[in-house]
Amino acid sequence: MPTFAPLYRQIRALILRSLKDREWKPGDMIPSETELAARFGVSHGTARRAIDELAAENVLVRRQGRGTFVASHLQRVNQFRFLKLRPDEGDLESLGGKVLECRRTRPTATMARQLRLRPGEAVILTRRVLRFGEKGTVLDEIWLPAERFKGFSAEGFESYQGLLYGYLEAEFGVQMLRAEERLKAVLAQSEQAEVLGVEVGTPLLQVDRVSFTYEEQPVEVRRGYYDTARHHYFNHLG
Amino acid sequence: MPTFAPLYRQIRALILRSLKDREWKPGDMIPSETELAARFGVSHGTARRAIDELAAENVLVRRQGRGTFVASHLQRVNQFRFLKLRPDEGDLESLGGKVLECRRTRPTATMARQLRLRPGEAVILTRRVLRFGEKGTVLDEIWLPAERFKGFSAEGFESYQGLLYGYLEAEFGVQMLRAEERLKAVLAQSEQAEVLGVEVGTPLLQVDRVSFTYEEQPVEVRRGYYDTARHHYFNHLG
DNA sequence: TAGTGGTCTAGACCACATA
DNA sequence: ATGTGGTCTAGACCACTAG
Repeated sequence: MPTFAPLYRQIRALILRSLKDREWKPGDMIPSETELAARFGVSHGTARRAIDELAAENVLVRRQGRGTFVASHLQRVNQFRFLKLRPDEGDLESLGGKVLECRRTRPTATMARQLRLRPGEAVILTRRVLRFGEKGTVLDEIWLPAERFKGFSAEGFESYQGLLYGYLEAEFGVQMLRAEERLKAVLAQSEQAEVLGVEVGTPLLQVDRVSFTYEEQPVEVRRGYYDTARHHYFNHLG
Repeated sequence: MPTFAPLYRQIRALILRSLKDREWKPGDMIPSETELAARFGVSHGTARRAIDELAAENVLVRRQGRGTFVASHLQRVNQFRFLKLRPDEGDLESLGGKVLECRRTRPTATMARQLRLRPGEAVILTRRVLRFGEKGTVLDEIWLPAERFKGFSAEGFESYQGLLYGYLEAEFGVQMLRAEERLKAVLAQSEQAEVLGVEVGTPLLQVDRVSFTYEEQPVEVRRGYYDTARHHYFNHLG
């Protein structure tokens, strides 16, 4: 058998394919290592190594004695995986979200490129504010490709407690896997100031995110404005 | 508390010990997998797994056909591992650093706690500006425990082209392994504005870093002010 | 008790770099 | 040609979870 990649990478690709094709859905248990090894005609160790990589990337979750599961954004542990904002002091307060606006619109050129939209394809713009404890601390502007998310609504979004990726996963079968963020410091304009309850000219953290699903397909562009008076963006450098 | 750790974790700890004790120094080749397996009385696979983990953490670097090496901050590839600032457009410009100030002083209470200083222990404060291309883009204030870095000087620092971790590694035998950063948006005060060549009140990204060497020992506290007019802080969310 | 993931071994062979 | 890391196998046994 001619091979261009190590066996365990080919197996990894086959598993990813089954995940993308939704043979196994978020929350599901996938076949045991022994079964997968038999299915793909490789040794236990090779199947295991493929799973190892996917577990390291948070695509799969292993639970000793129980099985290996497809990661889900609806699981508690994953709900804050992509929110790097933390209070300066104390634990994470309860989080509340409110949708301000949700409408169809035309993308900017940059956005169309980032989302790899076809010419003329529309986007859904959603604006929402997140409260950390008392005050609004984050204002998000979220753009999604309209065709892939037909039926997206403020009501649906809010029914998932503002967990966008949970909503996308459960209702549209789209799993967000990774994201890139670009941060700048900016001054609050009247729009942001009003919503966040701060003065115009307050320094805000502007967070531009592009997120991706299987096969490096972009699914979301987001701009967040974070009030960092009592919170900070935490990052770990390895 | 698990009393028993897997063998490969114990081997990993033994290798880390040898690294901390400088049996193998940055840039050195460590013994081959076969030799290590023999030395520790385990199989090839187990020694390999220990090395795998350390390579994943960027403590060791594997090079097929050549050997396994101790990572060094003086290697090209590692020089920007901890600088997340990038130009909005174009490639990384040439980087120039200039030390503005370097003196002994007393730590604040917070800093003393973060660096785990003994009561009365002094710190070295270094202020330096980094130019990305033309303009100063980063102002760093760096605090180091004075006792561990006796002989630290602006001249020494600059002779390493402003590569702090290269200087610390080569002259003081201290290897920085990981860091934590906390980001906020702030307004430029006159101090920062002057050095960075911006107006007072310009929004700046304030980056607070604590960095660690072996055994989670903190070695540096740093506050950076980043001008994000033409640059951004890039982060990858897995 | 049965089934799952987790560890460890011993050995074969491949891919790559250097002399 | 030699020595290094990289892959793959087959099988044994351990640790954990659930019925």
